[in-house]
Amino acid sequence: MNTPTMNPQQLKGHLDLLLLATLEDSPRYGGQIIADVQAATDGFFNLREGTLYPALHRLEKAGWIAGEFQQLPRGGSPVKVYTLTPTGRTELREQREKYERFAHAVRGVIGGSI
Amino acid sequence: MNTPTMNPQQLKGHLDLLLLATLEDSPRYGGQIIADVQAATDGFFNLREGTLYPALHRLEKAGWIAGEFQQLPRGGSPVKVYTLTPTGRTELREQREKYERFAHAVRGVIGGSI
DNA sequence: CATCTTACATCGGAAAACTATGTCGTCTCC
DNA sequence: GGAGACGACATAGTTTTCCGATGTAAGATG
Repeated sequence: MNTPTMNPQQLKGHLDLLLLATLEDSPRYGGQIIADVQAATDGFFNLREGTLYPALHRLEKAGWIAGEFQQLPRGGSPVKVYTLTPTGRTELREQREKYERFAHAVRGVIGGSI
Repeated sequence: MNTPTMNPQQLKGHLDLLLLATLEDSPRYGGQIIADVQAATDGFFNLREGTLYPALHRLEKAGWIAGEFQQLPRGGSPVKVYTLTPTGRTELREQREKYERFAHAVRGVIGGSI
């Protein structure tokens, strides 16, 4: 499997958007988020725990997501399930637009015409 | 003029690509690069001198661009004109592809289906 | 000659992601 | 039931890199 990984710097400034978008449809806990992002990007974004958890704390502190420990049906230790808050949903919309402007601006420089 | 500016973090990891692409067609010096990037992005990317010059030095050290002081026809102090090297042209191609993969990966997460 | 402008340069700070490591509960296996 | 393995969460320290502030020098301007 040829899965070129990203430049760590490429992720900067876009991680929050990725996390909010991942939580858009349903609540998730850490391991699920890592797996989902990896699956949705064909392995391009390979989040590390040291990247994910501080980011989740940042988003929670901002009030965009809410974490709650839950016992999973399959047993095991309780996991911290994060849910997108209404504020987070608004933020997701804004960050999507901000990313669109970013992508459009990059196109303006590297794409020539597109 | 409503020119929403980018999150500083959004630039990280993409600056080199922008600079290489700006120099693709013709050599440029600092002030021109700032103006060109600003124009090509409708003011979205507003490079600062403290951002640009260290970046140019980084690219020059990598052998992707070559700087040479030149006297402009219109007079004034000599300016340092940077030219894309053959190696830099190869690097530009690679960084373009890398950006495409990045953009595609982001779409995979935030675009849902697109 | 004094001042202003322009271009180049650099230092210190801040933000954020990564590496490495640690802790705590469960579960498994003997 | 005890020992180790494992999974999930957590965090300290390092690195990268962009930005704000500031400095220097050459020429233009009056």
